[in-house]
Amino acid sequence: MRSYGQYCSIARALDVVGDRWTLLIVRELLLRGACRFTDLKAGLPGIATNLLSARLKELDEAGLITREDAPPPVATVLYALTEDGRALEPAVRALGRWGLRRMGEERPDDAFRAHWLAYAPAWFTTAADPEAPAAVIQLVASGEEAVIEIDGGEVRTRVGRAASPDLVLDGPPRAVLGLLTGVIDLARATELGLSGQGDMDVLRRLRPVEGDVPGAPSATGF
Amino acid sequence: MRSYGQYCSIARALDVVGDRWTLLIVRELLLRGACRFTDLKAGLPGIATNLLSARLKELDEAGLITREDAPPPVATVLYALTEDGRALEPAVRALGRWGLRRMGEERPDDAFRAHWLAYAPAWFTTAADPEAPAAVIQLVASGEEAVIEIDGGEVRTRVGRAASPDLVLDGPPRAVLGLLTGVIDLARATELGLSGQGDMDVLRRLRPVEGDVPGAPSATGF
DNA sequence: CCGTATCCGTGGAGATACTG
DNA sequence: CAGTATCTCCACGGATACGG
Repeated sequence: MRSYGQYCSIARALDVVGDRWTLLIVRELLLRGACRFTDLKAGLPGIATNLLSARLKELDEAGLITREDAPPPVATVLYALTEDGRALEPAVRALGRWGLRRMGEERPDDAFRAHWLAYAPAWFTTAADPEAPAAVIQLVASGEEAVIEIDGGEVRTRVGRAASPDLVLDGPPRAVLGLLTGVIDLARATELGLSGQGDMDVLRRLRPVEGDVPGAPSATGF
Repeated sequence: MRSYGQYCSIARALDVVGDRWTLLIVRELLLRGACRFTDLKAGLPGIATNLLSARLKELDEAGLITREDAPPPVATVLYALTEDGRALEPAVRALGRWGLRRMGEERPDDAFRAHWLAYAPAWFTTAADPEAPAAVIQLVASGEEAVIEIDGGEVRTRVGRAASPDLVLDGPPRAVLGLLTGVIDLARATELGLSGQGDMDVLRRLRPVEGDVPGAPSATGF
């Protein structure tokens, strides 16, 4: 990317990560940890291989990622964020929090991945009642599965299935994520096709983070 | 900008503000408040007028800014952020905080503006001792002037000159900003050409924000 | 003076085919 | 599986000319 030529930390940040796809590659590496070219490609539907290749080279040169040969059994290159790269997390998070207000807009052809279902509650909610017993929520949306584990004051998430969740939420991504992030209420989520099985009260254990997340459903189409 | 086509709040945010120049335009509007086309152009050295025009149109359509006719004496269009646009501040801030680690890299031809000198201490420092009396620091860097007013727990800044500052810092932008944001120490700042007149102790009233700002000077060239 | 519109050269983006 | 090579095309940057 051509430099902005401005002595301003925002411009300098964008000199490095302002290119198309770059921050989404960082997102993938933040969510997945060290992974292969093919994993990245799978998590970045729509990217061309030459572009992914070029961006990884740029990120490497900028010192944001490392390319290391995996140990023998794997025998491939693994990409991972450096400390400098991981330090982008607050910026990526803040962008994602702002982006929540655009999640109501319906675009049925959008790609969707299980780990995106997972990171949203991890990044944009907190545990409401640290004293309460641990709880597990199974999420299913567009066939993608993720698990929320609320334990003490912590909200952890992962891709996949839980053995015996307290609650199973199933529905279109808009309904599941909108409800979890507090952008819509249960009634609206149900209208959008959400179905819940189990103890719906555990939902109260998740509190959407404050900040720029709109408390009231704005006119975004939810 | 072409949509990423991903149902992910980060991707959706970048669908709106991921274009080249867009976040820098938001930066200008955050720092200046409502302003004219020409003011924006002045704060965005390097942008072509057609691009600025195009971006403003896109931002308007996306609902991030308003274009309102200024009252008679001015008789021009004023651009201002909507609530949705202002909500980007945390994201812009987080990017700027990350970008601090690239401010050590010397690039003498970079443009520099007084309001960039002003926002850095406002966004990236806090008052260390809320109980202490008010203090005023005059900044001068590359001919650009800004004022820091520390009052109670608050750090306010503005462009321009102060009547009787407790301290005047003068030097190249790298030295002044590096010192204020805590990326370099006084000795290094002096090496880089910083000169201070007045009570250097008021510098202790400013504490760099924690987070991803590198506490220790990393190998970035400072 | 403020802002928009047009033209053109260059480079980055996207799609796809292909190779170690 | 992990990229590289190639091709087309649009977006960007820069200059300039134009309308209010």
